Amino acid sequence: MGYSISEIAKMLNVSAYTIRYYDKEGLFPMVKRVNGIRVFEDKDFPWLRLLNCLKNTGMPIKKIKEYLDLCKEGDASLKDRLNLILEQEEKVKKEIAILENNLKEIEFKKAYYETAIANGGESAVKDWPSVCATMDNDEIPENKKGR
Amino acid sequence: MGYSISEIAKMLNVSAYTIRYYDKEGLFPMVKRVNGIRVFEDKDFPWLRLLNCLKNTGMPIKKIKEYLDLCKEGDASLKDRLNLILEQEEKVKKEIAILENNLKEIEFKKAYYETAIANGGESAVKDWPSVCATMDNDEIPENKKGR
DNA sequence: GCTTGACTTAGAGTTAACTCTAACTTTTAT
DNA sequence: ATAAAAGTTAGAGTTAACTCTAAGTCAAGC
Repeated sequence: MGYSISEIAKMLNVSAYTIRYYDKEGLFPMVKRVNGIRVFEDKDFPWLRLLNCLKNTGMPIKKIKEYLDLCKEGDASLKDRLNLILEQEEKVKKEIAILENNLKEIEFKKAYYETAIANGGESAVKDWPSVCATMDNDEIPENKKGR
Repeated sequence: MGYSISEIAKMLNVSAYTIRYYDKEGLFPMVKRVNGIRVFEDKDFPWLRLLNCLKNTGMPIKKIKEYLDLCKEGDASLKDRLNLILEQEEKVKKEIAILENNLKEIEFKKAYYETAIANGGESAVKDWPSVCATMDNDEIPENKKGR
């Protein structure tokens, strides 16, 4: 019913070094010790999954620690915890939007190269626009064609 | 018709230090100098946009440099350039899938906290599952309920 | 009983991507 | 003409997140 550090490392797809580092940073306050050795248990899995989720979505380790500290305060911190989750939700939605927008430009470039290769060289696509027309334009103006 | 380093920095939403760092790393081989001072031009915008795109999607600076070096080889490197773009496309698609999956768990947690707050405390949601049921499970088993 | 392998610690080293400092030059506005 | 603002360089410093080393402990198998 117990899991060693290396088993948990495999589950989270990180090294055992990384698990120890996370522990040093206070991310595993609930983990049991037997003869000084960390023993993870089934009851720790929900936290491991949420940790993985926050990590995957780019939350810094210090902020994950802050969230854990809030959890220890019980019902008094429910609003703070909700706010932290709402912030992360916004952040992830924005990041997805950015990636989807940039994916368009990458796919445009892919079509450009495929066409160039199919037609014997880049001169075959010299009239293509320099960037994907449907991409959001950020702040960088598109190069005016024909000058 | 020319743009200073600080104008370009604003466009890319980074500091002038960062632009100089990128230049040091060889990311602006096309930029003109006037009296030793960098002068960016309209013709450089397509590259600035693609650079921004590769950066936004997490390509390391060294790899962006490799891509630039390939560009200099002309038609001989078209297939290599396509491969690099295809790799990046795959990477971005995977990253979006990961974020969307983790967003589900974050939204589950949001509903959990909203319900807890609306019902006067976490004891009101003690029967909720520990994780979002529709989330892909990664490698971490869900905690068995009821023990 | 002893080797092997997994664990422990404190703390040093690495890497990527900035971020800044110091000393200096150039450009711009009064 | 001169002061302020913005540019230049080389190179040092910072930060986050690992990543590893050294020296040691502990449990299991032969």
